[in-house]
Amino acid sequence: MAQAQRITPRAKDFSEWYNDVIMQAELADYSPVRGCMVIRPNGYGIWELMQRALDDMIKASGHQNAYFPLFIPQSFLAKEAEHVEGFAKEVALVTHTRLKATGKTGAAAVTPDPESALEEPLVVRPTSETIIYAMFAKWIQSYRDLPLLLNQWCNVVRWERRTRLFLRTTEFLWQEGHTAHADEADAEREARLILGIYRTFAEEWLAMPVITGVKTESEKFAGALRTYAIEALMQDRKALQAGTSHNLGQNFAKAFEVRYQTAAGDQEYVWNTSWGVTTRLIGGLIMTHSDDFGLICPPRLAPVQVVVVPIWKSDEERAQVLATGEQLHTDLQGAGVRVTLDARDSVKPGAKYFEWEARGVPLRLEIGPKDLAAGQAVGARRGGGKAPLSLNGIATTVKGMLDEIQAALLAAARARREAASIRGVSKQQFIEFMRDQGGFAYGGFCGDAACEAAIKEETAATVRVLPDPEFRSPEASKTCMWCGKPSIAEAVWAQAY
RNA sequence: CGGGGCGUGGCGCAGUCCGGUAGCGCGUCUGGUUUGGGACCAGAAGGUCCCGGGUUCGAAUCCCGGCGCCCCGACCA
Repeated sequence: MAQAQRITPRAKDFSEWYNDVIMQAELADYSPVRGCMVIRPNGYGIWELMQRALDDMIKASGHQNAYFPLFIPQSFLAKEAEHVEGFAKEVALVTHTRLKATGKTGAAAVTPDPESALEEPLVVRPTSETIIYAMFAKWIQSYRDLPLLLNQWCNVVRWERRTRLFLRTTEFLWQEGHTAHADEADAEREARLILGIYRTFAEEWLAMPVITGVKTESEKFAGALRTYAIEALMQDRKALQAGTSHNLGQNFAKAFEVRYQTAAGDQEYVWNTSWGVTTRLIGGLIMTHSDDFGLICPPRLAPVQVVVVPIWKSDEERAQVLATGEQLHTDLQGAGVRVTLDARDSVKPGAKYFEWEARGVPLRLEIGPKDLAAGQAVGARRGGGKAPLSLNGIATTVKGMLDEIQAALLAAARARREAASIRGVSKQQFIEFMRDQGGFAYGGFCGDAACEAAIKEETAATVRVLPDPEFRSPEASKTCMWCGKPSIAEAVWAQAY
């Protein structure tokens, strides 16, 4: 048997490997517009499954979906000081509403019609806080209108200097939740509730273990009081911020005059939260699980969970094998399994194996004449392991295997993360760890932004989160790992995407 | 915006140093034989060599200018 060829034999580094996986799995492609991404059916299928699952969770916790405009008056963005500071450098602007034909062709064919210049330019939303809170101001009058719990699925545009497929594209798809509450405690509860949902979603659906916690001042969202995040560790030992939930305090309420009358008759500003996850999650999924043969997709998010590959020699065998294959397809589909029968006769079975492996399909069922005679199919798991499976009750068997694969992926990812984590390091160990290996380093932190900046300067590592109790070290250091001053909290450090 | 690399059929590349008929592999199409880990044979289609200028009898190749993409930094989901 020929040695299996890896899809990325020439990949020199992780980035190259990452791009190869995306291309080979047909998840996405570059678009004619720099930094924008075309999401292909295989990648979009994953996104749709994510949307469905997360949308269910968001609604189950009392939120409703709504939709707000793509365009935001430029002045809206400027109403909250930190917010405008954070986004001004990366917004796309609409300044005209018409083009004028010049009579030429090519690049000079059209020019913005000066007659159509907008009095006030519109920004293409980089996030929707401003336009949503402008509407909240209209909708909220009384404490009886609170809490207001909304979510929207949409696209946003951020003109980043440098882009990376899925991780940072000029335009990306996301879900952004926006809520208004009567008091700080309720807003805080909401921000925490969503963080928990994100964590559950990441672990149960993406099979991507995350640590939760709060961001430092320097890493928080522009305009927030506090930012909470889920942070995952990729196979190259770099961290990925996979979702954020912000307690916005009353910053936006004050900027947009979102007030309500209390039961006692007083006028109070509301407390807001906002939270989101993006198509970046697909990048996280890829970098958490895949290997040199291509994508490894957790079964619950696999657009195709099972591929049936028939094998035959004669026409007679072909007819028999295909008949069984179709039956198998019907049975699995009936059992709620996303299954494809690859009946192409111009491609040999081996070629099909590689193709579906690169696309991340978790389980392959091979059926040939020998299997028909034995009343079985050969089940091959993505990532290794082949075993004959009886055709009797195969749908149940398959569902069980998909569950096992899902669980195994999470366990493997968690084991990798823990193997790449160190606790209670000295300054010197920390420097060497970040230089030679990378990963999550837990250590005491004085809370001083200057200390944080110095660490970033010297090691390229940033505070990912000040972890929640569950993730803290049993014996957290009492002093700052860097400067030795008293520690205000344990911090998780890593080099990050 | 700095540093590095690269632009040649759909994809991946050679050819560039040293100017002389534009090539290879994969893919595609046709026909046939094949089909338990990337099939084989025969035939065929497919190219403004990133763009503009210059040098030259002659430019993918040399010179000048531009554009674009990828990677590494800074900014960020």
